[in-house]
Amino acid sequence: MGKPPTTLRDIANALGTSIGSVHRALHDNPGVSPMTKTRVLQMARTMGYRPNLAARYLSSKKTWRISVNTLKGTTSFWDEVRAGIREEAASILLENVEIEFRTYRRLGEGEEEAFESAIRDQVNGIITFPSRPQILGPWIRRASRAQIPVVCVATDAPHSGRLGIVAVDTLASGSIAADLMGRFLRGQEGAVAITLFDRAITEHAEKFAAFENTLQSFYPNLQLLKPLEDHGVESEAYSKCRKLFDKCPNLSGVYVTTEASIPVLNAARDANVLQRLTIITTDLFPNLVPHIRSSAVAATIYQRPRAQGQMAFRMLHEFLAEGANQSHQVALAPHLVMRGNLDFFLHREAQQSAKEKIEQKRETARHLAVDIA
Amino acid sequence: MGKPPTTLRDIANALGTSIGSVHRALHDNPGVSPMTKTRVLQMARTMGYRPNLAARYLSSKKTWRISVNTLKGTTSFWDEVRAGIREEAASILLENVEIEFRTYRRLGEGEEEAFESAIRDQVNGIITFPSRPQILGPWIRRASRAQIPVVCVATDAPHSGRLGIVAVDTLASGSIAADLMGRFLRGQEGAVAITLFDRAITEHAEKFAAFENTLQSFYPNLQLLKPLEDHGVESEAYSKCRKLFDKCPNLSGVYVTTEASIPVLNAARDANVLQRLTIITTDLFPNLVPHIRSSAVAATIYQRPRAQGQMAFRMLHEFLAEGANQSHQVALAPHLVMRGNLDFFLHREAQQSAKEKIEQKRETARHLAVDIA
DNA sequence: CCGTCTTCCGTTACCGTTTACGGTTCCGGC
DNA sequence: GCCGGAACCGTAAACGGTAACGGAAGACGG
Repeated sequence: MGKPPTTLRDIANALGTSIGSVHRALHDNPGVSPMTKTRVLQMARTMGYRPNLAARYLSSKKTWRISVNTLKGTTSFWDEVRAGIREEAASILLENVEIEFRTYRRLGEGEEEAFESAIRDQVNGIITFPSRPQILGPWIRRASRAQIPVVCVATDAPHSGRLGIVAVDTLASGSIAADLMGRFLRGQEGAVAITLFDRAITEHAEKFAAFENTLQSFYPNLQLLKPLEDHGVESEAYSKCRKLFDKCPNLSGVYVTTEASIPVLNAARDANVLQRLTIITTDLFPNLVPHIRSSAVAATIYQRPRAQGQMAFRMLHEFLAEGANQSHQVALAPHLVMRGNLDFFLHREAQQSAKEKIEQKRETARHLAVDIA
Repeated sequence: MGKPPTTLRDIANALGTSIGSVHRALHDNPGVSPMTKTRVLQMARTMGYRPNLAARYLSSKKTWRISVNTLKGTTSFWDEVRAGIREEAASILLENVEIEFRTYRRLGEGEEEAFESAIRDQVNGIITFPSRPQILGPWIRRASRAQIPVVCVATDAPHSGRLGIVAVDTLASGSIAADLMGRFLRGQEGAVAITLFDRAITEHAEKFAAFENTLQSFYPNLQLLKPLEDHGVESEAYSKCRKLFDKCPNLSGVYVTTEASIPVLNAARDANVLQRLTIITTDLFPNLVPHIRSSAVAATIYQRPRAQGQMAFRMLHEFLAEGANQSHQVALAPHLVMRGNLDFFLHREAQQSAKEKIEQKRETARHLAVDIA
């Protein structure tokens, strides 16, 4: 069918030179004259040379090390992200990737150290969660200058030179939430509140904008209040919500875009408005489950951490293997979890973590865990 | 860190025999005594031998051929499935898989011929859509006996000896539809209808059961009518719905589990009940888009054909490469598309098909298309 | 007793790339 | 004119597995 692929020898023969020179030229190693180098590059292009990765790996036995810098598993989100990365790494046929997990306990505690240690250890790639882009941005740039590609998960770090970004699409999240809210509150007048981490974070601003747009254009009878910012602090989320619930009697819906949905629910309970409110939350974690089951939470927008981890790994790996040219911006569609399909998600998660356990036994110890103090 | 992996030579040395014998034993090729064979197998197990796939591929240059037997792209569903398969095949590092697309124009026209030709051509694996399990079941069994693994997409063929199945989870689909329906119709009394292909198909029966269960347990004020079966015939869908809409004045919702949502919408329009009804459909195709935008369709359950194709290919490939042991039942979570996030999905699809075009140019012609007359 | 056949086994060439090493030139410096 | 060294280039040995070849040992018939 297709003609056999071009090899180094083919190029060498066509040029009347040797495999060694061709190899040196293609990898711009020293020891080849500019003249032959251009000839080789030219010929490689015209003959459509593509390296045989099997042979390359067999010969060099070089493995890529990639560092995964994430929050220690306080919430299940990052555990799932890491599981996705592990899973995807295990499915690589050439077993030429080792993963170094660098975890830190809290935001701002060790993120920079993790980055520094990864760069110092000369890893070949980094997957990270740039919680505060302004802090991590310079580190990402530093890595990029050291030829270390960086993939961001969940949050983008714009203008940092990062290789790519994997996240749930903000537009899809925000507008599906608004659409659901509008439908759930069909015909009702009333006010709707939204909580977010910080408007300064791009993702959150975008989610808010999408929510606002969809709500305004499709459900003009609902009035969107000014967003509440919790800055990741639970007590802040609680107190601000509590105040809002007490003083806003016509409030009928809340969209919680952050992980801090429990304090919001507590505030609603304490303010005695839990029945009245239609609450849409974000993510899925054990503490949230009873609230979904009791239908205090009408729906939650699941950000698919596992899929995010998988995609991030794939992106990085494809870049390392092929050089480039993939679309370096993956926007996942969020999943919608409600009372009805909750069991499906819980069951699947349980199943997957069970599978993980089995795999690990069989696994050659390809993983390294570093806990940044 | 980890000790270097065991090679054939290691086993041979440990046993005082030769690489050749070890190789013959591990592949139960002729020319090795039962005695040494068991010794090799034993030793390979204790030493934890795992073949180096790079070396194997480099040496043998053997490629796997897999046949994809699907409906010709009358609807965009199967086009997307095939695109997912192509995409996933392209991301394999070892380029050792060729895909043969065997398409047939209509259900029942050429499905068996496609199977027969695939088996005759000795492909190494088959991905198929067993529309009518009772017809294709025997063919799948025949393939399995010929050591050809078969992966089913979208519909299962139980007790057929198929290797695995990839589909959207029926429980998740049915119950999210019911949950949405209940919430959308909050507080209203009324009847809800459901249309399906045929109750004899497992998936459809399950979807119906899930829908029924969720509706009954959470929204007892809604009364579920007997399901309408359309058997994939558009006119049947139209006439049955039309009759229902005319004679059932308290009908307030319809869940269309098949692709035949257009005739249902037409019937609703002609019966002048479009405004009154809350309609939830299945899948996403161009003709449905305006109805979502006009909010005649409240939501649609998107079955993620592309992801199904990807997973099916991965399952088959992993089996061929590793031997076995993956979970051979993939149940995907469906996506929910509403007016708000519709653009996200349309945009993504456009983007992906554009990417496909670019890829194809670069691609070595690894694909073969066979059109079954 | 020799030739032939069968069964088992060891050896070797090869896949395409990397890497180390040895061998040419060619130039400047003494 | 010779030597040291740089700059360039060819060669060959790996990497681990596959597949083909040839040899040794035994069985058997003529």
